[in-house]
Amino acid sequence: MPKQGPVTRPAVRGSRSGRPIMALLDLLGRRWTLRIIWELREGALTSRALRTACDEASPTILQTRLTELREAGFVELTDEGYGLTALGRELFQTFTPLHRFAERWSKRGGS
Amino acid sequence: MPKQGPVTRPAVRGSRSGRPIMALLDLLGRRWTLRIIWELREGALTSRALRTACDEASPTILQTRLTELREAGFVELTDEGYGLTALGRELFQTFTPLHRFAERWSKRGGS
DNA sequence: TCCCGTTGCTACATTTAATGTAGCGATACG
DNA sequence: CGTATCGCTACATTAAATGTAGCAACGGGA
Repeated sequence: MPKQGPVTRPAVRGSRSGRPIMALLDLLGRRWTLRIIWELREGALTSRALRTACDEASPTILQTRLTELREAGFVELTDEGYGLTALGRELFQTFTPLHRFAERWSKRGGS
Repeated sequence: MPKQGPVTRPAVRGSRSGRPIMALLDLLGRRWTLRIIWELREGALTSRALRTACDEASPTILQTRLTELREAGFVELTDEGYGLTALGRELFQTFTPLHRFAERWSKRGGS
């Protein structure tokens, strides 16, 4: 049984451990972030179309998330609307196994 | 437009569409969920060791997430502490490309 | 037995994040 | 001009997360 070490840093959102995966997990772990990337998978959407796709999530938070995603380089705003960048599409690719997993998971009666 | 009642809340939001990926994205999109799975990747941790690993996140929310993850069948509590189930390890496997992506992402100056 | 440390877990007041509704300025089309 | 959309914001309300404290239960020692 591991013992408790001394307390480290409270740390703001996402760990300062220098591990990029932490920053990424933190970013993706914010509400609607994963969903937004998912909804943009097939092409750009206007902000309002995206909102419709996201079950009418509030524009406030969508705007916040879109800004974060743009700063992270995953999403860009073009004259087609909001779309995934090349990097964003790469990120989406990593979701593919997740999608397949979700199908299997749902058949096992996980809540 | 269907809306959730103010009182009840499904164990997993976003499942109205019947698409399991939505339920999964919603579950994983709650704060600390991704992180918890990540921290358990190498073996079980006691609740307090997990808390330490998660930058001293509040026990309240960790307990909430752990309960959700247990209900989803991803985490179990054994005499070793909290650990990933077989299903949970399967889920973690889908993170692997994410990890590699995070490394590349951090080198490209995202954010 | 009593004491001590650890376990999983909860109470609760405070702070932060998200929601829901409304509406802004800019742009485009008639 | 009117009116429709666009991206985006204000703001009051509500939900979620934080931080601190502490509980009951179990397991050694002494």
